[in-house]
This record gives sequence, structure tokens and C-alpha cells, in this order.
Amino acid sequence: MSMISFTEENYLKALLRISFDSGETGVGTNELALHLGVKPATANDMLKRLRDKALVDFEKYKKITLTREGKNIATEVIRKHRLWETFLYEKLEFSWDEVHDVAEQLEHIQSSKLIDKLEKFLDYPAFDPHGDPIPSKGGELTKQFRKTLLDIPVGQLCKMVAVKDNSSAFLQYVVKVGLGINNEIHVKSRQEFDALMVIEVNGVESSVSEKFAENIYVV
Amino acid sequence: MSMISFTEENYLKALLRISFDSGETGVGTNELALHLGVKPATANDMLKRLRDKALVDFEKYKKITLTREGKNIATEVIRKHRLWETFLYEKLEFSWDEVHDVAEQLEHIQSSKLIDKLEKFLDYPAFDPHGDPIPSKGGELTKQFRKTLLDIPVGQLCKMVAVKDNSSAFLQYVVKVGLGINNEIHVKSRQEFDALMVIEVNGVESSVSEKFAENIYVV
DNA sequence: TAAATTTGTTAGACTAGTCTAACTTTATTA
DNA sequence: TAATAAAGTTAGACTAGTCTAACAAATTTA
Ligand SMILES: [Mn+2]
Ligand SMILES: [Mn+2]
Ligand SMILES: [Mn+2]
Ligand SMILES: [Mn+2]
Repeated sequence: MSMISFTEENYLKALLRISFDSGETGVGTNELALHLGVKPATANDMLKRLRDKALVDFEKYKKITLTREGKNIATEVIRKHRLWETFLYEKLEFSWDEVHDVAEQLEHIQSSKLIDKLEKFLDYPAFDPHGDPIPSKGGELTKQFRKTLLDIPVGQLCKMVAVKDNSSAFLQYVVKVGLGINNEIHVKSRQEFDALMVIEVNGVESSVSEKFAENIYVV
Repeated sequence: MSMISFTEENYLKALLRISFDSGETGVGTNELALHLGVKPATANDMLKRLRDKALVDFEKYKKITLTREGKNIATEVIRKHRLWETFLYEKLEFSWDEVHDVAEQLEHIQSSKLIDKLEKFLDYPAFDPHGDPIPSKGGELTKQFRKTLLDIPVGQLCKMVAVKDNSSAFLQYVVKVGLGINNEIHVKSRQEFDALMVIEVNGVESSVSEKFAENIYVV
């Protein structure tokens, strides 16, 4: 029953996201606060409330983990986020880099009927416009094992499957380099000193930085 | 600039709605509070804040009116509400009586690009599923003069164009009586005592109460 | 017009969510 | 291991939005 707020949903989602990205189960207070753009004291207050609602496990000075229920809610929010991004991209002709910010709002609409009908309308998509998997109804967020462009040795071919950073600035840059989901990338060279890479996409060569490469997921 | 909150939007929308329905310009504090499901003291507090933001004109013990800016915001919220209702009904196969509650949430999503693209996707609809007009971008809420079924004399034919009450309970009842937008209604008889009417729709006769009849708009 | 009723306002309190400043615990480093 | 740094917590304050209880003004009714 007990209504879950917009803000609480964002904390739960952040916890899932951070532990997913870091590969570790526990999350720190400062880490969480930084991710949400609040002060550690604020995050600490909220964590006590989430603990009272049995959505996180949290002992003083220890790492935070989501309970089963907390994880379910977080996964549902991510499911909504990615379905809305797909809707904006596929049906409303939003560009790749515009969908995320609007989906941050839409993900909090409370109506399971709405999200199920939306999923059907989109014909049960498996991935969002950034290549991230869309959890199914009540489903887990399956952790598929993905490399970044940084892990590909010189001379090898790979295929881009997703992006890590979802910011508008980064996505526009990706497009400018001529890259997109499912593009084949040929790694031509890499500098020892700063990991600067030369890649070839659709016959065009570009130089990309280490920071850029670690935000491109490939197989 | 100054961010307008979810709650403030609801107060502005209620003010427009009430003065529109009553035909009078000024709205009372108690009336507003009743409509929003809050206490008069609460409404009074909020009205002071809206006055500080120049969204309402309001003097102690006097009636409340929207400023130009307040009216623009309220109209925009109604525009969003009705476009979302149309989307849910036309594209997601929601029924007539289900769309309103979800649209109450969707109307607060802040993105003018989203609402413009949605309008285009729906091919610029003029009316929502309840027969209410959809304001155009930056447009006014045009007050078309509509009669209710209660105003139609015995023996006359009329056409249903909209409903006043948007509650699920009422709309399901309307469907049960065999009525819908654009249906022709033949008024067969009316009791003096309690205004109970017998109407004929598509060859089927039904009895409807005064309360029912005043919630059906016809031409 | 005076009393009664309705309508609207004020004062004081509460919760959610946020902050700053001071403090404590844990981890790192010399 | 002791000092220093990093991470985490607490106390106290603030805003938005809500409430109850008491009061004041305006309107209606007798
Ligand atoms: Mn996103
Ligand atoms: Mn995405
Ligand atoms: Mn509605
Ligand atoms: Mn409607």
C-alpha cells in the first residue's frame, strides 16, 4: 500500500544503477548523494526513511543494499524509463540525445495499465534507443556482459551495442563521429601514453579519447 | 523563469475550470478548496503564494481571478490533459472512463517539445474523448455555448456532443444507457415533479434523472 | 436592522525533503 | 601504530504544502 514518492523512486533507482555500474553490491552514502546531486546529510536522512519502509538494508557506517522489494521498485522505474524513451524515439521522432530528460519525468507516472499498454503499442521492444535492455513486466534487470571500446585490441573489428553515458552532450558527439547502435568499428591504432584511439566507421576514420571509448559498449 | 510546481498548476487549473463552469469571473476560497479536496485554510495559504507570483488577483475577503499569465498556464495544463486523454483513447486503447485519472498525472510533464510532437502524432485533434475542445498551442480555451439535455423540450431531437462530469462512475453509466458522443437523442417525456426524462437512443428507450441530464451536453 | 449563517482568515503545528556546520567513525598513509 | 584523510552521521534550520482550532468579515434571514 504505502505510497512511494517521486523522490523515493529516484533514490531506489540510483542505488540500483550505481551497484549495477560498479559491479559491487553495496553503495556508499557519499556516492549516492553525488549521483543524485544532493548533500550526504540529505541522502542519510532519506536512507533512514527507506529503511523504515523496508526498501533498503542499511546499518550505520555500513554500505547500503536494496531489499528485494526495493529492487523490484527500482527495476520497474527503469522499465518505465526505457519504454518511454523508446516511445519518444520511435513514435514522436525525438532524437537520440533528447529522450533521456523527458523520460526522467515520465518514469514516475503511476499506472501499471498505462505501461503495459505502452509496451504493447511499441510491440514489446527488447532494447531502448541507447541499446540498454528493457526489463519485462516484473522481470529482473539482466546483467549482460558487455565490453567497452577501450577493451578492444588494435586491428580488431567490433560492433557497438550501447552507450554508457546518456547525456545529450555525449550522444551528440557520438553522432558527430558517425557512430550509432549496431555500427561496426575497426580499431586502427592506440597511443600508449593517453590511450587515444583511431577508429574507422563506415569507411571514415576518427580519433577518440579514452573517456569517449569507455562510454561505448561493444561486442 | 520561476519554476511552477505540480501543486500550483492544479490550483490554477481548478480556478479556470470553476469560473468556466459557473460562468462567473471570480471564484471563492471555499469553492476552490472543495474542488481540490483541501481545507479552506490551505487554499488561502496557496492563494497568497500565487498572488506573490502574479498568477492570481486576490484581495482579502474578495473573489479570486486569474491574471493573464495564470490563465495562460492553466490553459496549457488543460491542453496537455486533453491531448494525453486523446492519446490514451486513440492509440493505447484505453476506454472512455479510464483516461481522465492517468491524464491528471501526465498533464504535469514539463516539455513543450513533447506536447507539440504528441499533438502532431495525433494529427492535431480538435476534441478530446469526452467532447471537450483542445486548446491550440498558446491558444485560449474557447467557450462554445452548449446546452445540457435538461434544456431540451419534450418531443425534440438533439445530438450529444460532450459530458460535463468526467468521473469513471458517470461515464460507465452513460455507456450502459447506450449513449456516446455524436449519438442522436429523442426526448420522449419529462415528469414535472422530479424532471425524470424518458429518452430514446438508437431505438432504445431509457429513463434518466435530472442529475444525469445536466451532465450531458447537447446541440 | 439585528441575529444567524456562511464565507474567509489567522495562528500554530506537522511532514517531506532539503541545507550547513559540527562531529564521529573508518580507511589510508607515513 | 599514530596521524591524517575520507566517509558517514547528527543537530538544527528552512520551504512547500498540508492540517485544526479559533476568530473576523460578509451575507442572508427574520
Ligand atoms: Mn535514459
Ligand atoms: Mn536509455
Ligand atoms: Mn479529464
Ligand atoms: Mn476530457
